[in-house]
Order: sequence, then C-alpha cells, then structure tokens
Amino acid sequence: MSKFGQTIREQREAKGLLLRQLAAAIEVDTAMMSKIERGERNAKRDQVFKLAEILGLDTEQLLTFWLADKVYDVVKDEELASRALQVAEEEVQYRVKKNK
Amino acid sequence: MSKFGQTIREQREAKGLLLRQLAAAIEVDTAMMSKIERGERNAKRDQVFKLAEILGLDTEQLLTFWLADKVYDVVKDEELASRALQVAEEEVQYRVKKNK
DNA sequence: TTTAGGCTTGACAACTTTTGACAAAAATAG
DNA sequence: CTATTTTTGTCAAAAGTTGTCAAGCCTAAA
Repeated sequence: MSKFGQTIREQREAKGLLLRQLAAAIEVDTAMMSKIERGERNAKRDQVFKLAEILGLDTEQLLTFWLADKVYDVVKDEELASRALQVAEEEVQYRVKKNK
Repeated sequence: MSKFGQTIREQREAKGLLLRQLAAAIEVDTAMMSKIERGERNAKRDQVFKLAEILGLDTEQLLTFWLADKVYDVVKDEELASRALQVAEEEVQYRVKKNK
C-alpha cells in the first residue's frame, strides 16, 4: 500500500468526503480516484497539488510521498534496492553541490 | 552522465574494445550502444548481465548502477528528491523486515 | 587535404506500457 | 431490501520505449 494513497484516504475520510468529490476536484472518474488511493495507479504531478489543497495537506509532504512511491515502483522487485537508492542519493547530493 | 554508462565506457576503453563489439554482445547496433554509454538510453535488465560478463565487471555493482540511474531519472528534476529517496528507503527497509 | 574508421545524432517505425473511461460487481450504509 | 459508494476488469487511445537507419562529426594517418 502506498504512502501517498494512504495519506489521501485517511485525510479524505477524516474530512468526511466521498471519492466522487476528490475525483471531481482532480477531474477523473471515481474508479480512477479509487485506484489512486489504493496505489494501483499513480496520480499525475499536478493532481498532487490539487489534492493537497482540497484536503488541507502539506504540499511538500504530499509531493514527497508521491515521488517516493514512484521511486519505490522502480526498485520494489530488486534485491539491490537499498544499495541503488544510496547511489542515487549520492548523485543527488553531487548535483546539489554543483548546484547545476 | 550516468554512472552505469560511465563505468561501461571506462572498462570498454580499458579493455581496448570497440562500441561495435559491445553492441554485438548485447545484440543491438552501434548507435544504440553509444546511447547507452552516454546515458541517453537505458539498457534493459538482461543486457546488464551480458555487459558485466563481457567486460569482466562485478554483476551486482553494475546492476546497482543501472538501477540507481533509473531511480535518478525519476527524481532528477525534483526539489524534494532527497527526502523522497529517504522515504522510499524506509519503505524498502519495511519490506525487508516483513520479508514479504 | 583526403581518407578511413569509429562514434554520435536525429528521425522514424514497431512495439510495449500507461492512461482514463466505462460497465458491472462488490461492499457498505440506511 | 434499496440506495449509495467503492472496487474490479476490460478496452481503446495516448504516451513512452526500443532499436535501426542514414547522415554527419571527429581524429589520426597518409
């Protein structure tokens, strides 16, 4: 189960909203929204912002979870997942240093 | 510049091999091999093994670089890259603990 | 400078994956 | 039960990936 979807579902239920209402907010149908919450499909980047807003969630946090899910999708079946994440992190740090 | 391609290029040159020879080994043409070395295209998983073998590189290391490149592709344009990688790592650890 | 070999580039077709909508089934609430 | 909400499976269309080809670039040797 994805951290992104999980967060959304929890907050939606806490706010007493229906799938249909979130779906309308990001302009997809209810079935699609259901899949997003259950992590079967990924939201698109711009949908993340709309969801954060309507649910009153922290945008950076939600975006982080969304990105983390995408990363996890890449490594989830790999033995070497953890090592690869570490190497990727080094590359990110390198980029930051060079600020390029 | 990708760590995977970079490693391959260095080792290929160290061994005095031509692109054409690596290309033959993984059954693509020279243009494709060039793109893989420069990180313009990603190799496919099974090609990684063939390359490790022909170049005498450690398979796990090369596979790690290959995976890391794919991860990096996902986060490279994101401000929150580092935080997301950390969250993904936590999810991987969680999976490991549950060994599921 | 010409030539030859090796590498790079961009455009393209073939193929694969992802996407979103729909309909129908399942679950939940009243 | 009935009505409403959520989930599931399927499908076509859209988007992305893969590999090739042809043309061009670069370097070294003549």
